[in-house]
Amino acid sequence: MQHTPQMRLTTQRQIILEELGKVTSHPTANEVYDMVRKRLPRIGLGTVYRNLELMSDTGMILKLEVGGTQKRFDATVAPHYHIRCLSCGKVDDVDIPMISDINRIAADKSKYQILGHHIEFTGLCHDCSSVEEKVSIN
Amino acid sequence: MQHTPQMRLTTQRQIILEELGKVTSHPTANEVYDMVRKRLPRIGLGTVYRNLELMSDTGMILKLEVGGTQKRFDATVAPHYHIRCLSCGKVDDVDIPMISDINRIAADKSKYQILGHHIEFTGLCHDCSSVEEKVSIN
DNA sequence: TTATGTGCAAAACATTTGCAGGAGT
DNA sequence: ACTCCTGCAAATGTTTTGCACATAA
Repeated sequence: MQHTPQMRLTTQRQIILEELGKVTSHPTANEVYDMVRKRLPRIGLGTVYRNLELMSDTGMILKLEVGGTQKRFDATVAPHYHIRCLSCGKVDDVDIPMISDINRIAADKSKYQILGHHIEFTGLCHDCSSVEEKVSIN
Repeated sequence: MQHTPQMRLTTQRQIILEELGKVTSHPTANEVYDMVRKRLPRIGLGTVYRNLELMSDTGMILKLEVGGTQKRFDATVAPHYHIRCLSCGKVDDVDIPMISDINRIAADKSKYQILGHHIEFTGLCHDCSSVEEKVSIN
């Protein structure tokens, strides 16, 4: 018989969680590493990766598999949608209601057992829209 | 004055396009490489990456930035949604209608200039559902 | 005390790029 | 001819992992 192992609340984990909770920017693992390192200078990048993975597995945080080259992390675990800037890669929340029916509709059309969905909008953020205007004037 | 450069239809590009058109499996760059290599054994992986990128830039093919570790490619350029198996990573099409209103709804709630959206469902494919059942019996 | 976690460094992957030679138009 | 393109190999960027030591419970 095997008992469920305890996940220890180490200093590293507390601080990762705190720092992630402070921002709304959906940081990458490396950005979390930079944030945490200001308070724990000797933490390793591997530790950050291991713990972000672990915490997203247990549902304490959200791992965002959005487009782009890096995964991103979010302390807000309530389901919501995202938008990514095609120019600078920034990711923001989109505050529209969840489409609750869509999983059932998709289930009727698919052989998969559907467990969830995510919507990713793409576009240009305010800053990048302005820059594009300026560039296109030239 | 700068004229639009011509994109040459090289043998490599033809064959990449043909092979991608033969499948509905949304292959990764490496899988396309394996498919193409059977007909062009000396093609380089870099060429495959370069050309998939180029062809998706010009809209000849679709680059899917779905979850998981690799990008995937699709010869079907008409917009459609996808589902990814959380167990084996396979990606399939989901044949439900596009939600045409959603970009406008999101635009009202966001400071971004919205250009598009994609929905990714997650779940278990038929094969992996079966396996999970068998495993959970033990 | 002991299972779990950490720091460090190396390895593993995925993708991009520089360059010299090759090929399409 | 003259670009544009390719193969090759090296570089880059991201994430994972092995291991000896450290630490929370």
